[in-house]
Amino acid sequence: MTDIDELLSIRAAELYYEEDKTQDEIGTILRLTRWKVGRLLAQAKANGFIRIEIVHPRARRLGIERQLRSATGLADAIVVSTAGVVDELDLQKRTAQAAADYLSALRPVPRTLGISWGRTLYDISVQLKPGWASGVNVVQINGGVSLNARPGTAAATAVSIAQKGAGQFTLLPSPAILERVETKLAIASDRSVAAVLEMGSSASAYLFSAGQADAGSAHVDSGYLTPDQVDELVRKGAVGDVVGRFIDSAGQIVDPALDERTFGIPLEQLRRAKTAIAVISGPRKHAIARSVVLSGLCTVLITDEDTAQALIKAA
Amino acid sequence: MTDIDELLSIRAAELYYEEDKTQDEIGTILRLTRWKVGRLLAQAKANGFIRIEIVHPRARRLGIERQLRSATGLADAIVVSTAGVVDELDLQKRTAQAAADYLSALRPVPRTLGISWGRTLYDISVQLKPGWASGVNVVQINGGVSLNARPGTAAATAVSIAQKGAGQFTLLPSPAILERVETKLAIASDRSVAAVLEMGSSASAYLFSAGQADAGSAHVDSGYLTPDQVDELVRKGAVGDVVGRFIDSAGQIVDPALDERTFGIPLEQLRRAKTAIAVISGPRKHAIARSVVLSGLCTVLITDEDTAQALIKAA
DNA sequence: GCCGATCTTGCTCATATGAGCAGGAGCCTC
DNA sequence: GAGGCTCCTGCTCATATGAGCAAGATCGGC
Repeated sequence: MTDIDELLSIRAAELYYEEDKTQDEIGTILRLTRWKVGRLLAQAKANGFIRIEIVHPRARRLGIERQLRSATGLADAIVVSTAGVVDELDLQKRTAQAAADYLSALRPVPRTLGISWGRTLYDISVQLKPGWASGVNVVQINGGVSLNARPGTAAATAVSIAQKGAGQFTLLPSPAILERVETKLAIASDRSVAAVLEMGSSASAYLFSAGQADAGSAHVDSGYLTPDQVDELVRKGAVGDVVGRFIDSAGQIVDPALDERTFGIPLEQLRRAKTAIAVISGPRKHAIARSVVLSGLCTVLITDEDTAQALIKAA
Repeated sequence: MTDIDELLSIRAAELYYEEDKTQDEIGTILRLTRWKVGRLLAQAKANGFIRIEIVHPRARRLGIERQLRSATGLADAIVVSTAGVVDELDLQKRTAQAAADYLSALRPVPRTLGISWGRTLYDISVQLKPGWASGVNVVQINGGVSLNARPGTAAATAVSIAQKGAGQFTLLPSPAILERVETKLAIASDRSVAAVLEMGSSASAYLFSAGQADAGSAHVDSGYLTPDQVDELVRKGAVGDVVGRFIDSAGQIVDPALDERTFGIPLEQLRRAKTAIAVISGPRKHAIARSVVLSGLCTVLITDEDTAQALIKAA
């Protein structure tokens, strides 16, 4: 395109998009035929001079979702827009909202839903609308008795999701990480506990988040790990944790000994699942999101625009 | 609008603007009539959820130009978009380009054009295309022999504008500020110099910029004033200078003694002029831009989006 | 619970826009 | 400088969209 045409296409775009003039009126103003104006506008679009953004907390990026699906082979991808996001809290809320929306619209409605716990899952439970399902069994899939902060958050999340879905909940009565393997095996061998794990392993869908491996990890807040222990995991290649289990960028368990003491369903259950919904957003979670998606831990990813872009680039 | 309608309008907007679907297709997807879809899209626009931006160095903001004209009573206003601006240099270039465009399109073509000098004017002279006018007399309206940096810039500017406009140039052979009033009067009384000032005073149009009053002022670079002297002017209320003369926020000369020693046409000439084009952009020039416009020093302002917004708010 | 007021819906019709095509201008090749 | 090629222009026609309107739904007041 010639330089003068480029300038004309900008003038035309201003009149068309800012001033709401018709192509015919623009033709009169710029002394062009209306067909020429139409072509100039088409060129302006094709050259990327026209940027259209939907600014709303519920806005999604369908184009990026499509790219993400085809780049990663995910069954589904939900990408929330970052346009107009003010802080990370806002972004978390948007993502949780999108997850709640997705869960509400999920068909078939899962009979048994396995969930992890944490900040993200709690937010989702808050955003869910009463009546989102009619009779859903919610079961925790990893140990979740918090040691320090916000006791009962894990339980409250499961309870809320179940109640709003007019269903039952089943808690996993165990800490996330035990100090000794023997303790873990002892708890796991308990009939009632084993039944919960069994139910978790046969869930028809999973909903979980993931944590990044750094000093801000929920495991540190909850008192299961010290910052030093997390640093050590990072040195071994950990990028984050999924249902309590720390993995490297290839999706492999980084510390088998620690993993043995971690209570919950094994990651293989997620990889085998027909519907495993991961909800991961925020700039600090790019690495763990990448690992989760590329190692096949989820079939559906709900995330933000920036994380999605990083993922597409990586895949 | 109800909450559910708001969400639907966002979904519709995504499909319409991102996926290029027709309203009819969207109707099928969302199980709505195409008329409902049309209304939802109209609501999304009305609520400001749809943001359309023209991303191009030559893009202008016609809506803001209109607001600026009606808020200030300017005869004309040119506002360049800041969308996609990377640094202040980029912004300066865009503004200079807009000024060159404006000058080229100015009707009637000025027979005599009075110009100031400086970074902005120089940029404009570079952006002007050969043949922008056919025979224009360019005359300097303020003293412009630079003492330190870039000697000859002021002259080069006038020469370039005149040559590209197939016309003559007339330089004002004097420093911007004289050390003694007597010297200034002596120079001014010289027949040939007086003729230049006379020509400057009767120009059919003026094109000038303005400088902010701070240590980065062109007067400091050029060696006419020390940073201390500028600080002193600021204490007296100076917000910047126009054709070398420092004014306060009301457009009044802040230091009459200094002004007596400043060489060039008086500001009253600009205020009386039928066409006085001020080119002022950048975040540091909001105050001086405000003073120039509100005190009637220009009839036309060429500026950037942010400065324009600040001006509209102030007026 | 009835009635009027107001808001929403689905339509008809007018207008705006995009696809596709024939003719023509400009340009390169020989 | 002729011929053929490509690209551009202005058109016709099909489609998409917006304005305006009448019927229906909803709501509050009594």
